[in-house]
Amino acid sequence: MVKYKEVAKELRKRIKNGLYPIDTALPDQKTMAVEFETSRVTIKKALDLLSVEGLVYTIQGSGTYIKKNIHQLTDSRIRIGQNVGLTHQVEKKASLTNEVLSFIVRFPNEEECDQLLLHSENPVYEIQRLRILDQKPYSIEYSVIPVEIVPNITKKILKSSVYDYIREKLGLVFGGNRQIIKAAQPDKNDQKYLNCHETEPVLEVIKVMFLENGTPFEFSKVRHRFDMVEISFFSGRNEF
Amino acid sequence: MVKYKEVAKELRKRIKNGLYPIDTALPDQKTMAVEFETSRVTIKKALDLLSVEGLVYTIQGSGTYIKKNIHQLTDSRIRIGQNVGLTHQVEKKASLTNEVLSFIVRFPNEEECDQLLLHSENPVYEIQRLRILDQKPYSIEYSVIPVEIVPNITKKILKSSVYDYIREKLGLVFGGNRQIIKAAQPDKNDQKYLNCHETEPVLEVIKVMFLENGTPFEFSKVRHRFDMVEISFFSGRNEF
DNA sequence: TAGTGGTCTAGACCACCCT
DNA sequence: GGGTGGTCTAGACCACTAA
Repeated sequence: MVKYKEVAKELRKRIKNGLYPIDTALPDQKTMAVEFETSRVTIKKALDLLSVEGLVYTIQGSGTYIKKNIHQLTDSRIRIGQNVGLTHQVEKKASLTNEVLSFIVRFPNEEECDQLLLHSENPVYEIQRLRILDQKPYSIEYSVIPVEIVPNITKKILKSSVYDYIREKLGLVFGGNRQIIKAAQPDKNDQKYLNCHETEPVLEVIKVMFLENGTPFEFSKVRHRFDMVEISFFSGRNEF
Repeated sequence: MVKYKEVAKELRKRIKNGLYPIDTALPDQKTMAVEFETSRVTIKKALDLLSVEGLVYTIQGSGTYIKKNIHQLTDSRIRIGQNVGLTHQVEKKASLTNEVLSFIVRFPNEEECDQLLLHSENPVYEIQRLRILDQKPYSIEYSVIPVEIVPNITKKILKSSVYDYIREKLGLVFGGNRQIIKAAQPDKNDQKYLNCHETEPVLEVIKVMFLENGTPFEFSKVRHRFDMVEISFFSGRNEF
């Protein structure tokens, strides 16, 4: 693990544990450089990471500050943060559960081979899950994952978090993703599982996830009820 | 202008002009450092910028390469790139025009004061525009801009590009933005201007744009026809 | 194994904030 | 003017790719 990521990790932990009072500046870069026995440039790189993740912002000549909770403003929708490095950060609301609708192994089709850089003989998992919040289904997910890269998936894993399994049990490191977002009319499954009326649209997100080394490990399509999910993100540096 | 941004600007120009053959590596960082009379770290920072913008990707131990056209894949929808630093990059399609539905000056309401960091006495422009592609309206935009920051807007400017005006005529530099994306049912205006049937949803994007120094200069809501616009973006470094 | 990108350092200078 | 972040340099070492 490189140094600036380790520093970022430690700072992330401290912020989460509330070790730094909100609305006050973090220690200045020079001080932190001494504490972490590194150079100021490395501290800066770590802070840049946290800034992209939306945890902190810096004001030149003043200091680095912890962001007040960006998420949860007024709306009761679930808000999915985007520029959030590795953690897929659905807000911890009351009772989030997954129902597994279907879980099979098969060979990939042409598009899947394309997106996941596979041969047609490499088997993949095909997973359909329903996301449920307080008894109310809000998203349906179709996910395709190569068996070779993410082996030994079980129903139990599907009921909690595949991403946690990949990171924590397999020790793989996420690298990034590519996404396409659109609005769509409800199809049969949306009507059946998400209780969408004909006039109630879905927010569709198609995503390819990559490991740190660039290997794609998941090709997924998620359809969200329009009134329960929205996506927020920011690009740029500061206190936006 | 700082050095790494200048280098990035020059490289951007060269890439656009096709000075570097596609599918071949760019000159290596050390060579470029000599050419631009700077250090390798600075070159790296410039390349990082271009990477975030989706223009190039790098492979450690191999080189830096120009990306093939990410946009325009199969779909006939307009695809709006997101991680595209400063240029709002709608694809240059046949005939894109703007129709100005309404253009007035007024005082801001509470939410607008909040988002744009204004006093309620600072006047704002309120702009409604219709985006049209080949005679077909595809998006309706509601935009609020402080008069103080972006003075002298005219109908002529609205017919082309406000962003171009801000950048080129006023010489302001964009810094970033914050966005929220959701799917929504069509409202009266969507039905009227975008010809949305009751069952044809819209993709709604609420956005706050910032200048480089962190000043917000636009608060906007755009509603896109579901079958004509989608949003794509990538996070992470490489050749995704 | 040579070439290339990724990270890191120590020190420097500048721009900006705040008092 | 003192404190703080932003940028830059020159040189070093490591990790990865490609031959």
